[in-house]
Amino acid sequence: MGRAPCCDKASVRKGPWSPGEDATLKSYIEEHGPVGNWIALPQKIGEFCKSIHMHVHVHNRVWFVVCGDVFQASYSSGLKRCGKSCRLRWLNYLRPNIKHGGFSEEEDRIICGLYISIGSRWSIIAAQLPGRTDNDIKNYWNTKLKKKLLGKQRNKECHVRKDRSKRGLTKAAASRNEDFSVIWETGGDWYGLATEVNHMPPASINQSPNPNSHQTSLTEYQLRGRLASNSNQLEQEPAPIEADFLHYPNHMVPPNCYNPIERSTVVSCLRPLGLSNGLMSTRYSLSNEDNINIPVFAENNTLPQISTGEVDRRDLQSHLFEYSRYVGNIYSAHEAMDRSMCSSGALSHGRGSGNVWEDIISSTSQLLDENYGGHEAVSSQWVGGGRGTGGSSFGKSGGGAWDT
DNA sequence: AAGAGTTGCAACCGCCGGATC
DNA sequence: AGATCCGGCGGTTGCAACTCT
Repeated sequence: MGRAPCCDKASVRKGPWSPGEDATLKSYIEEHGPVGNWIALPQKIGEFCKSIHMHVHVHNRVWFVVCGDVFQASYSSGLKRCGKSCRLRWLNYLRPNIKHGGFSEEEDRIICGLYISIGSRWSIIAAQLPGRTDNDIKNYWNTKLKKKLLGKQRNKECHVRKDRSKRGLTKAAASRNEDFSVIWETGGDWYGLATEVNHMPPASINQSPNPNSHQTSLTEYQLRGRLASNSNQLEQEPAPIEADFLHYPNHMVPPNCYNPIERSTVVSCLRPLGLSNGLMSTRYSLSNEDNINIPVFAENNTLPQISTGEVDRRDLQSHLFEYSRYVGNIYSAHEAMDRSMCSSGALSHGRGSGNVWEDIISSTSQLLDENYGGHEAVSSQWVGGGRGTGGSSFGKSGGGAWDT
């Protein structure tokens, strides 16, 4: 049995939105606040339009005034649009503070970094870029950024193809994605690739972010952590990720951790909040294909906490990111994270319109302070520090509190 | 100048999963 | 428990604008 359509396709308008439709939708939402039910919205808008008193009669037609502009009142029986279409129009175009086009290099870097980490999870990527919509980022990636990356990668193709033929691999067998088969095979060089896109020497990535811009420092930190940790490997054979996790004795190790998605989806062992000695060493992958392990903290929905032992900041970051991804699968993007973080009871942060990462990081820093002391070293590195080539760890920087 | 090809982006489509009935 | 509703998401399409020949 097929799904009932969300609206009567025959009676709804399709195609580009007119200024009048935009004004109608915008004024309704501005007047009535967040939309509870998008499907019912067009009809409600009809009622709203009927109630507008600013009607003007010109040339035997009824017009109405919204925000100082005059539009033909052709929506007296409701906006003749599908509710989903209204939602999309609002989210992607009409809602306040939307930015279109003109992506900065910083944004490029963030998109590349996150794409590398999580793939085409556009809504999550968009959540890290205030004012950007998932649709915009998706379009930008598909039309520009991907080509930019591929262009940078072209020089490497010959080398990789030669190598591939040496090893007797067919293209189909070697590729998980036709476009990116070459990049896949460059292994850990994705990070270098993202760096190259911006003509940015690896050294500069380690500079301290602007302390006056929390948002910037945050996103810079996110990427710096990733980029910097790999940028020094550009000339090296990518190291197996197992090397990062040797100190966790009971984990499961995915069979192949060489490609970037696997690298980023394998996370460190963590224990549920509140268990002082409940070290449950485990590792898991959150990619759909792998499903190697279910995170131990998923059931009780608590914020994961650093386990004992040495925990590299990159591991923590990676973990938090994957957690967000995991929770995003259960609920939806950052609302879900919000819900799960708050439900732990250990975090009392107010959210407002804040950035998810901002919350996670500040909350985590706070948590670390409260539970482990050594907060100065930890939080200062966490918020602002670039990850040095030596792989400084919480364990080392945080003092004895981090040791088992 | 005009037709063909390319690009950019808004909008649509169908699927998924949680919520509700 | 199962059907249905609905929001959200990622992939794809259509088309206007632009560039090339």
